[in-house]
Order: sequence, then C-alpha cells, then structure tokens
Amino acid sequence: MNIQPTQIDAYKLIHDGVLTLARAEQAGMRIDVEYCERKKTHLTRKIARIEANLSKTDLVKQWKKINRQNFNMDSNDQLGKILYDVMEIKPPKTTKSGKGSTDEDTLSQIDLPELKDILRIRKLRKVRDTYLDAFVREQVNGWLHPFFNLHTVRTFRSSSSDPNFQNIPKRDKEAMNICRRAIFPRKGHQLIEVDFSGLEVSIAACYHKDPTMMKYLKDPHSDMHGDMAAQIFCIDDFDKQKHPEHKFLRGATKNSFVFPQFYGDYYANNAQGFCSSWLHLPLGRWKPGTGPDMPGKTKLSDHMISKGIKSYQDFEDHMKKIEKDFWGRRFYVYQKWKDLWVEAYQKKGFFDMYTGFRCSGIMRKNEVINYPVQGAAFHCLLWSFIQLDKILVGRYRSRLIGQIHDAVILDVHPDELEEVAYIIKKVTCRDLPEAWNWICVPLDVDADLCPVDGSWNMKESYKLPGV
DNA sequence: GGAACTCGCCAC
DNA sequence: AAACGTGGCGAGTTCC
Repeated sequence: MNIQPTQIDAYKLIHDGVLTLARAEQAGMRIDVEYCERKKTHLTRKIARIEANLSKTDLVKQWKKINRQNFNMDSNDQLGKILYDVMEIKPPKTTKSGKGSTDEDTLSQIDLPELKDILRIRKLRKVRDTYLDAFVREQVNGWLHPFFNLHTVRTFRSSSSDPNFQNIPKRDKEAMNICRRAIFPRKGHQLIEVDFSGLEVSIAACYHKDPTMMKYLKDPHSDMHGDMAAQIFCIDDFDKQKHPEHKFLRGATKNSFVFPQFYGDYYANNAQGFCSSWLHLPLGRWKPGTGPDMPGKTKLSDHMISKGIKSYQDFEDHMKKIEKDFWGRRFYVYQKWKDLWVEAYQKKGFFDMYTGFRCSGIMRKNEVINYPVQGAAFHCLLWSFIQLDKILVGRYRSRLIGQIHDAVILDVHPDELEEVAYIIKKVTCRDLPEAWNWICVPLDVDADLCPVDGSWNMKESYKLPGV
C-alpha cells in the first residue's frame, strides 16, 4: 500500500505540531542567571583588555585619528575604510553591495596581527550579546521558554525566537561551553538530545532514488564523504581509521564540497572554501611544505604538487572535473531528478512535498530543489515529536523541551531514561517509516546525554538501544 | 526616536 | 547560463 500524504494531512500535521510545540514551550528549561551575569562581566573585562592592547597599535591609532569622536571599534564600515581606502589594501572579497568585506574569512587573508584581536573581540561579543544577554533578558524566574514557530518559514520548516534555541553555539568549543553551561534540566533530571543522522541526504534520496546514493545509505561500511575526499585529494590508500590526516580531509570535503553541492553550490566556490577555511593554501602558487599534514612527514601541498596540482588555479580546474564527475557519472540519477523536478515546477507553477505541503510562487532553481527536501526532513522530526509527546505526556516525568530541525531535546528523569531512549528509537526509526512509506531508506538516530543536574555543555555520546 | 537597511555570524 | 538552501539576531548606518 502506498499512501501519499495529502494537503489535509499537512494541515493536520501543522495543527498537531503547533499544540505539541506549545507544550514544549510551556515546559521550558532552567537557566543559570547568576552564571550568565558572572560570565558577562568576565567577557566584558576580557574584551576591554584586548581593546586596550589594540589601542596601542598603529592601525587603531590611525583609525581613531580619522574618525575622531565617531571612532567605534565595532564599526565594520570604519574598519573597511581604514583597510581598503586609507591603507589601500586590495579587498580579497566584496560584499553584495560592493564594499570590501570585513568578515572572518576576508580578514584572516590579510596579514595584519591586529585583525586577529578584532576577530577575537567579535567572537566574545557575539557570545555575550547574542546568547548570554538574551538568556538573561528572556528568562522568567530562572526559566527559559524559547518559541518554536511553524508559520514563518517558506519551506514549512520551523523557526525559533526569544531566544532562538536553534542557533546556540556547538562547533566552536569555547563558545559552546560558555553558552550551553547556562542551560540546565529540572532538578534531579538530565538533558538528552537525539538527532537523525544525515536526515536531509536520506530524504533527498526518497525523491531521487539514485542507486549510488541508495547504496551509500544502505551499506553501513560505505563512506560517501571518504570516497569524495580520496578522489579530490588523489589518495589511493584512503583510510580514515588509520590516518587522522585522512579523517581531517574527509571532514573538509563534507563541509566544503559535498553539502554545498547538494545545496546547489558550484566548484569555484568549493575550491575557494577549501583553501581559505580548511587547507590554508594560497589562491596563487602553492609552495612545498605547506597546508595540512599528510601521513608520513609530508604536507598536503607536497602531495598535490606531486599529482600535478601546483596552484589554486590547478585546484579549481581539478574541482571542475570532480563536479562534472559527481553529477554526470556518480549521481547521474540524482541529477536527472533535479532536472525533471524543476521542469515539472516550471510547467505547473507549484510542487508538492512528500509530506503533502504545496509550494507555489516564483522560485529559483536551487530553491525548487531544496525546499521539498528541507521541508519533508523537518516534518519527519515534527511527526516524531508529536508522537513522543503523545506517549510521554501524563505518563512520564520526562518531557520534550525543544527541537532543532532534525533533533529533539528532552528533559528526562534518570529512572525513565532507558525506557524513554527505547521509545525515541522506536518512534523515529520504526514507527515513522511505517507511517510514511515514501521513506524508502533506513533512518538512524544518534544521542547525546548530559549527567544528572548537568548543564547542556556536558553532553556525551549515548548509545541508544536497538529496536 | 523608530523603521528599514546592510553586514556578520550562530544553527541546521 | 548560472552559481549555497532555511532561519534569528545584534550592531551599525541611513533615512524620515
């Protein structure tokens, strides 16, 4: 039996979802206000110290002289003028409106020690002003109740606000620790976070059914990112277990090539992203003995030069071929689906997601391809969230408190942990694909658990039971 | 003094 | 030929 969800089903999902998310909002989470205040003061002092040091440098002296009483170290407008007009540095990149960029990627390409301090200040301010400040502002008697909206996003995903619970630092360890240290479970409880692994890639596969991708998703020993890393860096004996260096290149490939390609990016951006964010290789000629480590005592540039890739331009040309192979051979069925999907939209003026949601209006090609995947992937999380709430409410002390697109955050009582973990696994990996049989790839979830009474930065990998 | 804008940056 | 999808939010800036 093959039952496609209709617009009625989509409508019901939204309504159930709104009620369930409202319950999570009402539940809320504990926030350590005293800690936030302490940390804010600490960060303010730290920023002041860096600013004091910066004031002694020629760059800032000149900056002050030019801007007089308007001088503001947080003004990127002023910084751009100093760098690109006064000092006549050629902007490595420009913004949409044509001004020289002053973002992290750009500043780190300019060889001025002061800019490191400026970036450091930016990072600390971000943590203080966007997160700690917001936590204190939005909390009520030590409780935080972030909003989760279902009516704001074009793809029928969710959004969160006041404070936004969906963008609290995670990758940057320092920022992560400072921000998540503020968030606590109920007394005697513990926080657990469960996320679908590679959900959007899996949901995309439900639409395009590319055989190569299906194999990657069904064979646990296969490794798409590893295969791409081996191809991009011309490595015959690729082994991420054996070589941490290979593991690093795999991560770079995932973030600089595979995912951006799935979102509709192209090779030249990928090549630049690789070089500036990961490989630290220049946009000109590559010198021997530079770039990340490779197994043995060599560096990546040595290896690439030996393979005939001796400069950025060589690398970009190389990436062009990789891209052509990626869509023209490796995932050619995926490519064909993209073409047909866009063509159908152009004829009809709308498309329907597998979850019954209809998108219409004028959309660019990349939007037409991305929306159905992004939306339906989130709906998998939402469906699971609703089911979990139905099971837990009234019967368990554990409760759902938040959601981040493909992840759910619960506040569990330790006595219920094992049972709740089993329920989560069952709902997400068994019940969901049974309810929506357009899901034709296996789904999997990973979990992180915090200690009892431990804050959200203390999470450690937690193995969920099989079902 | 607020609205609307740009830019930068955090998450998925 | 074109060229990264979805948000929220803070600070600076410009305009009314």
